[in-house]
Amino acid sequence: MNVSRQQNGIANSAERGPRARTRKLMLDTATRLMQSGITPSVSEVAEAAEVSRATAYRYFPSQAALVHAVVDEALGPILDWSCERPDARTRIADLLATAMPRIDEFEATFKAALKLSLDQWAQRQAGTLGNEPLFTRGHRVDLLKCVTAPLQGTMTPESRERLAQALSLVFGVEVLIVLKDIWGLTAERAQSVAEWAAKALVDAAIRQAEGET
Amino acid sequence: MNVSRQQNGIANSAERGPRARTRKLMLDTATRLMQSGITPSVSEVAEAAEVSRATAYRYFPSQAALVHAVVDEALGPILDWSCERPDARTRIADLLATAMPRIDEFEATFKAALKLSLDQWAQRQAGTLGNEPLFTRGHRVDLLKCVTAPLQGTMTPESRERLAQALSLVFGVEVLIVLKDIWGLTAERAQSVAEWAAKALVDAAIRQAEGET
DNA sequence: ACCGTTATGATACTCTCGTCTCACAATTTT
DNA sequence: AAAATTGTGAGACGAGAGTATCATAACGGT
Repeated sequence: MNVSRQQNGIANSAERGPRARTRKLMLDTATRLMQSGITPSVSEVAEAAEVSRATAYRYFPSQAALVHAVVDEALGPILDWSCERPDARTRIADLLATAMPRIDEFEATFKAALKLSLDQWAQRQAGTLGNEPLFTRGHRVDLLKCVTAPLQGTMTPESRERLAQALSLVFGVEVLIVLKDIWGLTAERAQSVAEWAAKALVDAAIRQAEGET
Repeated sequence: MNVSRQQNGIANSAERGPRARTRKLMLDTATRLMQSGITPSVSEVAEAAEVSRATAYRYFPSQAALVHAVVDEALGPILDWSCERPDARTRIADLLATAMPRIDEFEATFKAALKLSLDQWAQRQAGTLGNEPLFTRGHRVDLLKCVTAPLQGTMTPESRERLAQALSLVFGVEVLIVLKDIWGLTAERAQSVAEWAAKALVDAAIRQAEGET
């Protein structure tokens, strides 16, 4: 066994060589298909990317792996968001302004991801599928903890955490699902509602803390 | 063709006869399986209910139809909720107190329903599946419009609608998904956070309206 | 009791997903 | 150039969902 660079099936995407090339081809194809609205199966990506089914399955053993990879790409700008505004109000506004358009742009991808996490939850309930990590890695938690960080000292840690939890309800794909699909709003209106709600929640937490002192 | 009472495969559940009996048996079995956590396929329900696969498919042509029917049962107490409290604050609190425990009780069912609606959305995006009604019939909209009804006159209709839309973000399965699965909260804590957020939103809308007069 | 309707069960079939095996092509190593 | 390694394609295979057909059991009216 030599020290070649392809030991694990799905290697780091930063690598070179034919494997990385094919993987990127498939990933780009999958991303394109997803942004066009459909949630492609592995076979569909294989056909669109003009590789054989067998090859496609070598890189992405399931639709879940495929969606997972596309989500990681779509998540990029959101994870890079700089949590540097001075106060919580502007931080949450800035976060929503950054994240929501991106989520809307990749709506199909994020919805597919949510669907997968529901699948995994159901399978776990059923007893199948041990306690592997759930699909949803809580990026939301970290982002919102940073958003509420400036409030440290102005309220109890419990109140701050509750605020972060409440804010997580108005920040994510779910918002788009509810406001666009049920209410029939546009993406812009949905974002505006989310921003209003977020501001209301932050204000309420601050006001409540001031009243208690 | 005579005028007998079983023209459509899934007849009104209030009817009598062998069809209604088998249907109820399957529905109860499906509900039981779902509350135990799993989202059964039609075949699984058939086996559990001790009817043949063919018979099962006669009543519920797909897993979607099955989940749909179970959701309708699970929704019962929520749709029966009496919107009769005097003001918006108590109405939303009352609604959450009624609905959230029920949603938590049938968590697997509602998650399965959400999964189905995501499926249908994806299929519609893909061009397949014409514009049939989406799975999510907006019960939320009607309930929350009634919740905000007492505010009529105290603010602009736009503000009231925005409040209803914002409230819809803190009322539904999504709340449980985010707070239980991502934050690791208990159902009780989740409900408490939802109630806090709902109160904050209503207060913000009212306060804002008062400030504008 | 008879006959037609209706619900059911058994079975075979199609389709798709995902797995597996084997043969071939491309590339690298010696 | 020959040989070994590695990526790819083609096709077989099994599992599961959903459909369709046919035979039989239960029910209902005359």
